Formats: sequence, C-alpha cells, structure tokens
Amino acid sequence: MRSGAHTLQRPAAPHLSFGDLMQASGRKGKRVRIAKGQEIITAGNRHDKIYANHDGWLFRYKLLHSGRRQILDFILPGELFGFQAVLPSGALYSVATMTDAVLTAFPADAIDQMFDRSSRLSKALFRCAMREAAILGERLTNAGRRSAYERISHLMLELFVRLSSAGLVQGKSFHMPLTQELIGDALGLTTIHVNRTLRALREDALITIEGKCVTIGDFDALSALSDFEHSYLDGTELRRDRDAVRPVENRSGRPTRLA
Amino acid sequence: MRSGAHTLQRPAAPHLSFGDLMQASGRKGKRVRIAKGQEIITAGNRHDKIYANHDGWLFRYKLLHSGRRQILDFILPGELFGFQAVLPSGALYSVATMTDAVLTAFPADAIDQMFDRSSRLSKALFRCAMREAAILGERLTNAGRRSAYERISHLMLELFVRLSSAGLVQGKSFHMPLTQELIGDALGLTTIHVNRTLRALREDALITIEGKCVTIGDFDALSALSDFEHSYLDGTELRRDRDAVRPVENRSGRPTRLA
DNA sequence: CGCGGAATTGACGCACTTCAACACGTGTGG
DNA sequence: CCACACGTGTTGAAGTGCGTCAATTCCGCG
Repeated sequence: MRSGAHTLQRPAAPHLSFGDLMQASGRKGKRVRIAKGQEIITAGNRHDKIYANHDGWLFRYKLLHSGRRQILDFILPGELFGFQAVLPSGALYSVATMTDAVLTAFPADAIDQMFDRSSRLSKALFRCAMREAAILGERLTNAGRRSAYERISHLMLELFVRLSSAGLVQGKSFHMPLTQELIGDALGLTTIHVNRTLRALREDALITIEGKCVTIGDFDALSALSDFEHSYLDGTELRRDRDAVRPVENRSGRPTRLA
Repeated sequence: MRSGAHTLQRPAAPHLSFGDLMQASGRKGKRVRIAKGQEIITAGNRHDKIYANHDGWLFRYKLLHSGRRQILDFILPGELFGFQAVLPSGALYSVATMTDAVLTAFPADAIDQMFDRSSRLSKALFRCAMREAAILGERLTNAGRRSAYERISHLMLELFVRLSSAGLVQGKSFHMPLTQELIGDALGLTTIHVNRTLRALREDALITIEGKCVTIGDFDALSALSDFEHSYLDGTELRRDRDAVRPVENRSGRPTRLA
C-alpha cells in the first residue's frame, strides 16, 4: 500500500515514506551512487541536502583533536539522514559511507515544505528526531555503564532489530559490513578488545561472526545480559514503500562521486 | 520582544517560548512545585503531560538490571522535557528532580495542537529534539572516547554555556547542585574517580568546586583539552520570556507532590 | 603472485574500579 | 542539648578490564 493519501485515518505513529519526501520536494530528489569510504557530510560545514539511504551502510562520526574517532550511529538501508547538517551552525558530525551506497538527495527546503504543508509529516519528522535521540541514549548507556561484552551484545541486537524492520535478516543471521575497528569506534573500545570479546561471545555460543555474516545464537540470553529492550526502535523508521528500499538492478555501474 | 506574531520574518532558528506553549494548550498549563528526589516520569510508563522547567534541576536517567545508573542529560531552568514520554511505546527513560523544582505541566495534546496549527512551532519542536540528540551525541563522545579528566572538563563547560544562556552564571562561576555521584553517573565514572579527578583539575587551576559553586579557571584551556565546541548548544533552548524563568517569590511554601 | 587491509594473539601497562575507612555537616528524635 | 543516623566528600591500597605496543596470519583483490 502506498502512503501519502489516506494518512489521517492512521491513529498514531505515522511513518515517513520516501514518497512523502519526493512529493514535498516537488520530485526534485536525485538518485546518486556513492563509493565506499566517501564523506557525504563534513562536520562544521553547512549542507543544503538531506538524504534517503536506499542501499548500503553509512555512519555518523566525530573526530577529536587527539585523532580518536567516535561513531555516533550507523545509517542502515531505509533510513534518512542529514537533517542536522542544514542547521545554521553547520553539521555537528560527519557522515561517510562504509560500503558502496545508493542515496536520494533532496534539497533541504523540502523539509521546510513538509513543515509548512502537512502536520502529519511534521510529526513524522519529529518522531525521526526523537528516535535518533533514543538510539543515542542507548549508545550512551552502552559506553557509560556496560562492559565490552554487554556493549557488543547490545549493538548486535540493535542492528538485528533495525535490519529486520527493513526486511534484511534471514532467520537469525544478517549481513554486517562492519570491521572490528568500526565496532570499536562505535562502542568506545579498541579493535583488539573487540576481537577478544567477539571470541568470548563465540565461545559462549551467543554471537557468531563469520566473514560479514552475524548469527544471533541466543536472542533472549543476549537481551537479558545487555538490558536490551527494543521499544526504542519501534515504528519511526522511514516507511518502506515500493521506492524506498529496493535492490539495485545495475550493480556493475561505477559509483558516482558527490559534487 | 514577544514571539508568536511576527515570526515569519525571523530568518532561521525560531525559539520556543513558554508563551507559545501556554497558548497552544489553551492556557491549560498548571504550575506545580516538586520536592527534590521525586520521580516525574517513569521509564516504561506512558505519560500525558509535557513540562516546562522554571526553576530547579532535574535529570533523565536509565537503570540497568545490575543496578547501575546512566544519566542521559540534565534539565536546567528554562528547558522543556517529557516529549518522549507521550510516545505510544512509553517513556524510554525516567526523569527525576535533584532539587526542589517549579514546573508547568501541559497536557500532551498541546504538542499536537502546535503541529496542527503552526509550522513555526513545529520547526521549533523539531529543533528541540535535534538539540537533545546533539547533546546526547556529545555525551556519547565523552563516555566513549575521552578520559575522566576530559569528560569532567567537557561537562562543566557545557553546563557553563547552557546556564549562561539562561542568565544563571556570575562571572566565571555558577551554582551546581550536582553531587559527585550524579556527575559520575552522567559520565560513566565512579564517585571515587570523580573525586580524584576534580582534585587534579583543582590543582591544575582549571576548575574549582567549593560547595555547590563551580568556577571555571581557564575556559580556553579546558575547551582545547576536551574538544569543547559550543555550537551544538546554540539557539534552540526554550526562549526565555517574562514568564519562563523567574525567581520564585514564596520559597517557604511546601513543595507539591505530583498526582 | 604480491600487496594491503583486516583479524588474531601475546606481553605488559595504566586508567579506572572496588573495597574499606574516616571526616564533615545537617537534620532529627530522645 | 546531645546522640545518632545519614548523605556527601575524601583518601588509601589493591585488583582488573581494557588499552598499548608489537608481531604474525589470513584473505580479498589487482
């Protein structure tokens, strides 16, 4: 079912759909391909686009003067990003691709349009921002008050749930293009300690990672030990409609660089 | 100047004022006094009110099954809270007072009113949520990638800046009703280590805490060592107008308990 | 085949925690 | 009025989770 028309009947939790954004932007969204390792948004700069991620993984991050990096969040297929970059003070953190990715870039004023034209979409945008805050709150709790073992468990469960709402899990497994370095930078750990902790989780038959494939051995045990409670992820992701997340037909094409 | 009338001329960054909320709620806001140590919002429960904090300090927090506590943020005079508690999935974290406080409670549908009636207010709410996410991002970076020395420096600078935009600093000093335990729970440290680190900061003449009064010894040095960059706090706090933050006349009255 | 990024493992060090005591101020009840 | 409890701050000694440094192996890819 398409969204955008019969939405006022929906009681609560209106999702934001790709079509909504397309419409609000006057169909000005432009689809682009980005190679892995490209920076889309740079901390401190103002940007005039917001993005929908169709395919690929990205991450938001900050660099400290010491060279350390903190990853704030991962951007999975079906999610929006770039709202904060249009603030007058400039982007608070950078965004980069970790795999080849397919995005749609919308002019930033599409956001203004949405606020001006539809209270339903305004609420959906607000929910988007609230969800981002909720995820960051969980990450903070991770870094502040959980052991490496608990942190990794929690992150894997979160990815599992977020990916399943995008239809990207198979049984108890999912594809995860994260290196141990990226996991460490997201959780405030070193690569080496991530490696040791993953071994422990594997030996305990809780989480197994083979190549880029993660398998959840015991969801309930992991939830219990890491205080995972999935309600903070509920129902506010970008609504998947026909255009939002679809497999890209022409995988051989050269990725585009952003202007 | 009052807000609410001539807002479209304002280029960007519209603030949210207490008066806006009052108006959107049909003047249904109720002023209440709360004693220190009271829980206003309970994680997991749904609530039907949002709050403006006039006077006093509150904090958002989560409890883990192990008993550990993570404080996500402090709520200072002049700030709003409670948006997340009206989500259908229930509050993601609890909110409690750490001092006696004076709040105004608005019915939650005042939010809906604002979205339905004014795109200016919708944008302001969105900015509120973005600011919350920005603060959480900084906290995450704190906990994940900074030493105790850097974390405490960063937090004190953040409080200094946030309180100055509420007019609550005197020179290089401000009143801070935080115990060392609360600081530790906000930064992911133990009380004992907070104590030792504060001593180090005092010996280095960077930060001095006497009783509840914090003095910033060297703002620039602290900013440099902790990567503090205040733009993430800019311009989206609750706008102070005549009603928002005012000294309470009758301090002797017994604080009210919430129903 | 050879290169470079990623994973793995070991030895060692340190930042922070844990456990334990004690000091200090404040409020409260006998 | 003192005794006592209690919350908060302070300090010491010892333990540990995680970081740092260093080397080796594995693997995808041009």
